[in-house]
Amino acid sequence: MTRLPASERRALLISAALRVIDARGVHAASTRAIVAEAGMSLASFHYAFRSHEEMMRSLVEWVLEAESSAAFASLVPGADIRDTLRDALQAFFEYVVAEPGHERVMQELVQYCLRTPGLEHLAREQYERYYASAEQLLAAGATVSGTAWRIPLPDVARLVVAATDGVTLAYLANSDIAAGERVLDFVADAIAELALQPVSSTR
Amino acid sequence: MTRLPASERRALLISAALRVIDARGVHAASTRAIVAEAGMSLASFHYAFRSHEEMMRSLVEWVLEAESSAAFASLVPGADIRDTLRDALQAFFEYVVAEPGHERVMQELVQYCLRTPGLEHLAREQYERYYASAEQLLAAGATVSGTAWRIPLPDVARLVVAATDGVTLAYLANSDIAAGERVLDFVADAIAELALQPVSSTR
DNA sequence: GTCTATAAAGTGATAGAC
DNA sequence: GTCTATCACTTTATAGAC
Repeated sequence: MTRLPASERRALLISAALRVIDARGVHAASTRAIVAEAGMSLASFHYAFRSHEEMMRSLVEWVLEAESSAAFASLVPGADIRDTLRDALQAFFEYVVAEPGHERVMQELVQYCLRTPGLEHLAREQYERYYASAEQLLAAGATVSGTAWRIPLPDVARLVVAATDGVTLAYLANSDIAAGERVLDFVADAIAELALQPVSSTR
Repeated sequence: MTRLPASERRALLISAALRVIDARGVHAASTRAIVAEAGMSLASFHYAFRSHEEMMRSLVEWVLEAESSAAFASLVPGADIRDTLRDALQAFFEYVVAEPGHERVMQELVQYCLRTPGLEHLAREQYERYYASAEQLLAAGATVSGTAWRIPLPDVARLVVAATDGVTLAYLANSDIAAGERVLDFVADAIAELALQPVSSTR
C-alpha cells in the first residue's frame, strides 16, 4: 500500500511481533503471523529485514533499549529507606499483576537468547540493565535517607533483582498476589537492614 | 525392531524428548527429532502416543513426578539453622552450576505450560511441589535445631523458593558463581533471623 | 507391532510483474 | 516499494504393506 521508509517498516514489524509474542508466545511469532498482525504482505517483511533471525535480534535489542528502568525509575525516594524500598517493590509487583503478559514476554526473550547461538550475550546484557536500574534506585534512596550500604551497592542490586525475579516467576505460575506481597515485605525489611545510619556529617 | 510394550516405549520416548529439550530447547523437540534421538521410526511414536501434544503433557507430568525434592532432600539438618539453610542453598546452587541445562529445562517447561491451553495448572503444580520440598527441609531444620519459625512455614518456604529462582535465573544469564553465592549468603542470614530460639522444653 | 510412503498444512525466503 | 505466486523444506499425523 502506502510506501514507507524501511526504518519505519521495521518499527511496525517489531511492534507487531511483540503483540504476537505477548498473545501466543515466541514460538508463534512466525514471519507470516507477524505480517498478518501488521497488515502487510510477506514480501514486505523481507524488504525490511534480511531474515526472520535478523528481525528477532533487532526486536530483543529494541526491547532492551526501551524497557530500561520502567518499573523503578518513576519512584520518589523518601526519608525512610525501608519504605522507599517497599514502595519500589510494590510498584514493580503491581505492574506484574497488571501486565503479566509483559513479564512473560521478558522471561521468554531471555530464554530465547540463551537458546539462540550468537544471542547469548543479550541475556547477560538484559540482566546488566536490571542491575543498573536497581543500583540507581538504591543509591538515590540511600542519599535521601542519609544512610550508607554495608555491602557493595552492586551486591544490594543483585538482591533486589533476584527478589523481583523470584516473586515474578511465582506469580506467573500461581497468581497469588497476597503471597507475593508477603515475600516483598520480608525482602524490604531484610535489605533495609543492610542500610546503616552513619554519623551525621553536618557539624 | 524389537517389540516393546507401549508403556515402555512411552518411557523411552519421554527420555529421548528430555535429552532433545536439554540440548536444543522445547521448540526443537519435534516428533522427528525425538524419534531420531530414540532410534525409532516416526510411526512408532504415534503408536505410543496419540499426538505430540499428548506426549508433551505426559512428559511434564513425568518430570513433576520424578524431580520431587532432588535438590533439598539429600540434606542432613544440623544444630545451627543458619548453617543448615546455607548448606541446602549451596547444594542447590552447586547443582545449578553443575547442570545448568537441567534448570533451563525446568524453566522452559514452566513457560511451555503457561502458554499451552489446558496445561496451565501444571505450572502451578510445579510450584506447589517446590514449596512442599522447601517446607520439608525447613521443618526438619527447625526441629533439629530446637527453634520455631516466627512466620508461617509456607511463607518461609516461599522465600526460599523465590531466592533459588532469582539466583538460578541470574546464573543462567550471566554465569557469575561468586555473585550467586553472595546472594545466597545474605538469604541464609536473613531467613535464619526468622527462626527464634524457644524456651527449652526440657526441665 | 513395526515399517515405508505420503498426505495436508505450515515454515522462511525469493523471483518477477507492476 | 509493494505485490502475487511459488520454491524448497519441515512439521504432525495417517494409510497400508509386511
